[in-house]
Amino acid sequence: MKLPDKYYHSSDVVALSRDLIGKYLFTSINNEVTGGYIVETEAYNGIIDRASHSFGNRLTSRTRTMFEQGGIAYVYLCYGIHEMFNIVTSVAGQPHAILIRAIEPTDGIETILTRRNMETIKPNITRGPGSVAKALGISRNINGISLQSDTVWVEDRGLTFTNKEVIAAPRIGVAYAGEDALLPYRFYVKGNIYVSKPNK
DNA sequence: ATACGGATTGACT
DNA sequence: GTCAATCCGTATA
Repeated sequence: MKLPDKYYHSSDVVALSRDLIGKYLFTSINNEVTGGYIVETEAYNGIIDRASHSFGNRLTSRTRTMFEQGGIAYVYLCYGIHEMFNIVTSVAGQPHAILIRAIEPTDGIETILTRRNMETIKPNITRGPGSVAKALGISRNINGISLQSDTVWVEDRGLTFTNKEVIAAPRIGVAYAGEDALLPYRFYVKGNIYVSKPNK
């Protein structure tokens, strides 16, 4: 059921970002399985992408994870508050990553509600990358872990969306990247309530 | 050693 | 719509 390791070894991180829409992301933390299907992603295209941490081949203690072979998690802290969950792709030495920005929750709803301090499901429970990580119990201590592990993984359950239902648009929050901020590297399911706005 | 600011969210007007 | 929260990676010295 898990996507095989080789799935993540493609050098086309943008195509993979599109393909991950509709795939199921799960975590098992303290024996509690939570997850749902991906409805929003963003591609970060390695050393030539000004929006990427790895732009200009920047290899540091933080970005080291991105330089490993695809098929592992890259988790970092943003704004001192929010954990961001990414999937590393491509081969070792080519630092590609895909940010998971939103999922539609399907499994472990009670646990997700507890982690999010909510009593009922609202759209913002897994809307936005910081919210996804919190809902799934993801933190920096799973940085670098394999997606073949039983802690975090992705499954294909046969759910698909047509190209008409999936929008390609510029990424969010990367204005510092100059003209690279205009690249259509963000993918989302049109109209899905869990997608961070705009979602039309 | 120090300064700057970010792949954001949620509370509040 | 505005804005505070909050830590660490990164650049500069």
